[in-house]
Amino acid sequence: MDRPFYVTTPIYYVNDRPHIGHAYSTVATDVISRYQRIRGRSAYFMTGLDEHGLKIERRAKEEGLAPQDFVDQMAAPFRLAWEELECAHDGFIRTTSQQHRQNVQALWKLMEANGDVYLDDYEDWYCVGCESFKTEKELLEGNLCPIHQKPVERIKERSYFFRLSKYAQPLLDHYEAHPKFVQPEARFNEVKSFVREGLRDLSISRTSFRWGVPVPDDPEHVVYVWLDALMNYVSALGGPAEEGQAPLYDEFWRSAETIIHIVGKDILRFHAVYWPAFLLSAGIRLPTQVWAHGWLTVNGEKMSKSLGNFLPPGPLVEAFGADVLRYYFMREVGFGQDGDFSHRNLLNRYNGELANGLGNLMNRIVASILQKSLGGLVPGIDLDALEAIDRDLVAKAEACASDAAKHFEVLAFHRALDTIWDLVSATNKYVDSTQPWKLAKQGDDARLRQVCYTVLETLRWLSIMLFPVMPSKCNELRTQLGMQPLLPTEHLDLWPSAWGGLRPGTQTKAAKPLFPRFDESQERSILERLGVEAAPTEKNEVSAMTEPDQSKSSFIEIDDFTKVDLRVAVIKAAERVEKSNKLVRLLVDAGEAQPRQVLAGIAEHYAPEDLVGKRVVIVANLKPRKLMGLESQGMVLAASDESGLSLLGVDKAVAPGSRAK
RNA sequence: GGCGAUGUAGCUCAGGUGGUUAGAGCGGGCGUUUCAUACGCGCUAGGUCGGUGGUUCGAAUCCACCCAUCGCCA
Repeated sequence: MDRPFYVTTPIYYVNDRPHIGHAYSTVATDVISRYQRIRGRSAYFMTGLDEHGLKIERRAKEEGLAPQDFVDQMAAPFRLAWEELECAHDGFIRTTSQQHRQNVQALWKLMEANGDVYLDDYEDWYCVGCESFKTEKELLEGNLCPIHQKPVERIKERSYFFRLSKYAQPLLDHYEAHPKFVQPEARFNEVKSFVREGLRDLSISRTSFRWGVPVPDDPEHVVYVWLDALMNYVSALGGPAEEGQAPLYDEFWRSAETIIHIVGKDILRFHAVYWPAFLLSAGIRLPTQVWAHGWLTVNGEKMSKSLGNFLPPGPLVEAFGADVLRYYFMREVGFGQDGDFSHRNLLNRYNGELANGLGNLMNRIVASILQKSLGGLVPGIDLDALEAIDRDLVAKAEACASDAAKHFEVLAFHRALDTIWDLVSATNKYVDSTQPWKLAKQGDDARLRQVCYTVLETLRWLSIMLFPVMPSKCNELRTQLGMQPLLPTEHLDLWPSAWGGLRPGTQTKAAKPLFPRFDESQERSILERLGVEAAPTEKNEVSAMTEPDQSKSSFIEIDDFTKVDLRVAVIKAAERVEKSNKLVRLLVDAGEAQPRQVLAGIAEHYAPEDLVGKRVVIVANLKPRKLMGLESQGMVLAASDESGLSLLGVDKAVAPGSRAK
């Protein structure tokens, strides 16, 4: 149950700066390791950087730096990004480290000793961008690399080869014996069909550049960057090594129960074919699984250098916080499928699921009902005396915990979150049905305590189940519940299973909403700050289609503005709307035969009697709408900030009905 | 060209081994509550389940072909 678990991200090529593609892989890996840890398992999370290769050598030269100085510089933003995103890796490997270089050579020797390495001539087209040779057929017209669209170079060199051809059958046997070796299944099929067609021996050394690991006993040659890079998973743990020589390697590779490589689908072949073949040759055990996740597009567009839309995670973390971004990554797309990172969707999920769903649930119970009626103390109740509706919620929570765990186990994060949100939603329903605020008014203390306890305990369960995805927010939630932060401990399974863990008499600490809602103007300013164009409304989309080449600016035309009929109106009468905290019912003179009825959400800022006689600005052609059963024929304009709300007026007494333009 | 996948409500997607009125979330519409972050709750979408033709008493679910999109390989 708690044998060691090892999970890795790819090591990222330091030629790029970190973007949300990197962030997505790393966050997923962090979620996996956090999940394993709260289950009490011993987990090790490895990430790092791939720092060798011709491309790096050239880039460094362009920058006028020694390669090592260049990669040192490029490494920092990655470390920072993972810190910002709360990705708590245990190890961080750089392929330029001395230990790694030695271990790559050790692996080489093992493969060589097994008779799988030989020297031969190699001549073909070479793409620097890919760091790999291309066959004639693959090239585009004009000898361009099909991936980089750049000219390839004719390279002839003496090269060491790995007898990959020898391993086609052993690999197929391994695939057969381990039907989950590659996930998702569709990707596994691709891998199998690739191997079934036969494998050519692989060139595994270069003499055309220096920036790499020298081949043992033949330093003219540098080890092929992919062999170098793949080796990181083992070398980072100190392997290969004799038993007892490298404790991490012994625990998390040699005797690990599970070893999962999280990779992007673009590098699957290296991980599912070459890497296991190297390991077979070296006599090292294979990982248990290679998981290929999909690609994220950005607002529907492919991320690419030419579009310049690589999205760095930093500004997003600043705008939304790490946990929200993590939540969105894990919630929005099925792991293994391609998906879209859309600012609009992120905001929608934030407001809809985090603010309205979970945050508000927390707030209505802890900050409001419990505070007002029970002094903020967790009530003590008899768990055996619960009513049917309470027991239903308990059963729901139990089913949820069980299902969510199953989903986490197989890395179906979106399903886990979907399941957990069923519980959030059921709990909101429960609060509506039991109406604790009425129980308080009626003085039904016993029942009130039962209801509050049931909700609080559900929140405690949620604080654990969501912890892998949103560690900070979950600890904030727990703080509000009066609990300690969750502390993963080896051999201690913290996953919720027994109802009633929340101790009666605990003093809760109501605080600010966990996920404050963004109103429209906040959303706009966030998008603006991130340099994202406001999401087009459906109407704009239609017109953009019929007039394809409209300027993409966020300016509007004068016609757009004149569609809005703004008029000065005088408030003739004002009264609070019964049973509403915010609404005021106004009768205004907008220069028409009859006064209009307009509802305004300003009761918290203006006393009705102070409003009469004021000149305000209304939107006169707004579609009438019913609020609290009363029709509002327009909208009163006001501006607000943290300090309050202020009505828009005119600075001279212009006639009612005058148009503002 | 070879192999494979996908095509279900406006959007994103669920729907092992064929069987009552095809589901969810979001958005839209309507209603309702006031404990709460203008929040929650309830109701509501009448969708040729890509198309055609089969198997079957009966198919979104099996088979064939076609169309579209995508992936891997060449």
